[in-house]
Amino acid sequence: MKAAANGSDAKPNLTAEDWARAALEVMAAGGLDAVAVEPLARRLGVTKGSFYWHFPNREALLRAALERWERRETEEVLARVGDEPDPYARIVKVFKEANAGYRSGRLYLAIAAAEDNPLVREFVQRVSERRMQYLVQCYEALGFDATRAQHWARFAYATFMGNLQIRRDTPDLMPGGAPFNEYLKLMIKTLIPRSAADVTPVVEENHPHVVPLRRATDGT
Amino acid sequence: MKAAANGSDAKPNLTAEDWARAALEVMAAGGLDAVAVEPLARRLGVTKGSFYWHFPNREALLRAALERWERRETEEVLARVGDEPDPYARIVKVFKEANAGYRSGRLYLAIAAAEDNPLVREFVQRVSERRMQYLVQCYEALGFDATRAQHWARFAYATFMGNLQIRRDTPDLMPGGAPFNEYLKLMIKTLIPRSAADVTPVVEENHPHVVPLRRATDGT
DNA sequence: CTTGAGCCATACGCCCGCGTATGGTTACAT
DNA sequence: ATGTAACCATACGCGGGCGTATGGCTCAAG
Repeated sequence: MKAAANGSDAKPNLTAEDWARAALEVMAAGGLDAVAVEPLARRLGVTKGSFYWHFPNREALLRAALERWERRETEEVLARVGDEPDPYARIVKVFKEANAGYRSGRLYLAIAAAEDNPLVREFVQRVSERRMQYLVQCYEALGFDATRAQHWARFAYATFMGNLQIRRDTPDLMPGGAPFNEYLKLMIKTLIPRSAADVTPVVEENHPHVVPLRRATDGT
Repeated sequence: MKAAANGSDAKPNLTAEDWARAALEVMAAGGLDAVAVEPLARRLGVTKGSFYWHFPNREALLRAALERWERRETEEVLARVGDEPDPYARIVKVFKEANAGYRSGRLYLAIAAAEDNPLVREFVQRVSERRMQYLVQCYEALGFDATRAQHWARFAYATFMGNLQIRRDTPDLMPGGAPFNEYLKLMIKTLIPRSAADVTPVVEENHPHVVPLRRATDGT
């Protein structure tokens, strides 16, 4: 039986991976419901006959697409950060890279929007938790205790996610070029203290013009 | 022709508002595509016959629902902040209130997820820009210049939106109770400096912590 | 009592996506 | 050359949502 030689030849034959890739493409553009067999087949220049040869049903395609997404997502993160040893530089790097590209983020938003689908929810949860876990480790490497690292990681991750949302919903409110770099610098400076000592409330002697910040949160 | 006396009586008769409200409910749960005429009719205990009496087609329902959403959304914001004169307290208030409730945010995420629909996109853009504009004014009232206020407002808004997303996608990563209050406190402390002097690089001497406090609401 | 407007039910045709059945075409092996 | 497996096309039935046509019920006005 010889594995199908699905090289990059000029063979018009499709593979399951091709379908999964196409599924992710249309999903990024039109959401989960856009992943329909017949439209996808048209898009790929074939008919359903092809699809139901590679997959038993639509859900199998969904699963394949989500697996491809999860795989490439984690690979990407690891590729981004590389082997940066300094935790500060590591966070800066991952934050900048994450805010630079939009394709990946847009895809996440599209997938996460279908959280009612239990299959989707499962994948989104794993990917999201993995990202957060990574960030938490980074902040712990900066000297934060577990709780504070959790808070800062969540804070940074939320900011990143919100930026994605803003880019999608109101792109005119998200600057590009130099202003964006200024914005990025502000976020980095704010979200990534050089060490835990910079932010932990030092009750005794504190640095010059830091306002004590009255208790703003009262319990319910 | 006599206007329909659609009072709040115990009349089992449905009104267009009832349909719009129901549309928003299912939209929060199942996204835009969940707003289907027949399922909605079943949910309301009637049939399509009723729907096509109140609306010419599905798009009209969408529009009505979105208008209701936009209206209540802006009302809600104004109601939240009340007449708080201090800009610092104002931001704190709106940020805390916004992060407290989840229903409203979940609805936003569901609606914004259907940004491919031009009608939806129009409403989402307006609502989102209005929120941002309000935040920008708050930060300007804190003493920031236009550019910096923009940056901080976007920063804060992104964080808020990201928190929503995290709550939806990975609720176990978003704490509740005391830890959440700690988290909130951290964000507020970080995102809302008491005055611009605390964060702007002091190029020339500036006044201590004086808040200019100029009116934040200007009519168009 | 009759009329008419408001409100809804029923029934129909249409489109479109899912899944299946089945047949056709290409390529490779023997 | 012939069988076989990979790959795809064609055709069908089904479900379900949209929109329309039309008829029934209710209540208030006259």
